[in-house]
Amino acid sequence: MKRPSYHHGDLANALTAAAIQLAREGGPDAIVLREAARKVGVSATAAYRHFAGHGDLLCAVQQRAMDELATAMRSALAATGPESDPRAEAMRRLRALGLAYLRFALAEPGLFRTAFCRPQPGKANPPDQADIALAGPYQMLLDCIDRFVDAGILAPERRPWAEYFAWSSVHGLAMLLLDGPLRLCPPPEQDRIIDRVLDGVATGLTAS
Amino acid sequence: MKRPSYHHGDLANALTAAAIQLAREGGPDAIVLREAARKVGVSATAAYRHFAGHGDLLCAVQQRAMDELATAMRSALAATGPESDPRAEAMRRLRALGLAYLRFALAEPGLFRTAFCRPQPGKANPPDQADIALAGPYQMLLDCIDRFVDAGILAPERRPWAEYFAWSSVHGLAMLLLDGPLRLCPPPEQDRIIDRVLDGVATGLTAS
DNA sequence: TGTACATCAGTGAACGCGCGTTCACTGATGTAC
DNA sequence: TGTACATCAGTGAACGCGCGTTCACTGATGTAC
Repeated sequence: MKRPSYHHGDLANALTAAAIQLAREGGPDAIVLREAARKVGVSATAAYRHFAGHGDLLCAVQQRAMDELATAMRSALAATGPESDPRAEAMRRLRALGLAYLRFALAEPGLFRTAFCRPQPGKANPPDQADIALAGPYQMLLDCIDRFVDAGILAPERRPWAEYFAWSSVHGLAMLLLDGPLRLCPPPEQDRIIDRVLDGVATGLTAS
Repeated sequence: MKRPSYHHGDLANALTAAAIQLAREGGPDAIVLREAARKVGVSATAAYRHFAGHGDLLCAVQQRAMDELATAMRSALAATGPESDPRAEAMRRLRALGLAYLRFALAEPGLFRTAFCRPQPGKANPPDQADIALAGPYQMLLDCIDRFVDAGILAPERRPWAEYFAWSSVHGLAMLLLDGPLRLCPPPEQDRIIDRVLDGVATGLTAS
């Protein structure tokens, strides 16, 4: 595992990629600066040329994990054709987004946990006040909920905060499936629970 | 901080209490066997007379944290009188339970996170397959949902898994409020979001 | 086209920390006779 | 009522681990003249 030249050329990205792999396999606690450097074949000190410290590296991984989630959601939207009826289309999108969110959590638990962990206080150097990194996923949900209003199946007066209802339900289910008691359910049963929760969200959103 | 006698008399409980305090202040990662022993004024080794190891202590704390949550929920149920109309009573209970759950999460974030964390793999000695420790809170939710069926505002065919819909929504909101982007909201806004989510749950549960 | 030199991107050793756990031990307790 | 002795519940020192971070350093790069 030797580099051809003394200088790496793209250490920042290489370290981030290594750290993502760590997160993928072991969640946020597995993101260890020294281990990432080891995987890249570089001294631990070298990392400090590109990151302020452990916390900075963690933030980079969080950002990338969130990006992966956004990508999964985006491609789920595109996977099935749009419905002609705007009401059906809004519904289709809500379900696709929720399902993609949950499938991502189940397929990439380490990344999912990393995306939503908060930086542990004792350790790190947060580089600066990270904006809500999940702009991607959140924006997609917002757009989706807006379609419900446009389609006339969500009253404008019930619009405020409605996205948090949908988000909470799906996010909570992801947590219960990953770390909660539902992790012990056999997958077929998990699927039915997922269906039931997504139904509940759709119903709760559109009913008066 | 000296004990009167050589033998402590109630070390197991004392250690658990100390560990709970640690969890209260710093969440699951703050549960450190040596620190708990230090707080009690006892050598770290002494803990091994009463716990198989760190993981065992953590489980004990989880159990107690879950008990505290159950207690908070129970007293919330009792705080307001029952409604005479069974439909209103079911609704009242659902809202009381959800609100108590969320208030507990906000008031005791460390304990809440501890209750729902899974034991970290690298460290510990899980004593034996812990059943779903949250029997208390879960059972209360089940009873509550059953009332919706009994009151005729939840169709029996929509009963299956309905509890997971309610639970997911509330649990997810708790997570978003504690560790997610909603932690940055000012409390009044948080309150309105809580209201909105609880409304969504009630609506999603009872609408056809 | 060369060359001096500032700058950049690495290295390796070390520090300090605190953890969970094990070991051989000792002081207290209580029970059988 | 006394006493030997097994048992229980503590102690203190140590092991091994691996982390994040800092320090003084050196090898490579590229730019001004």
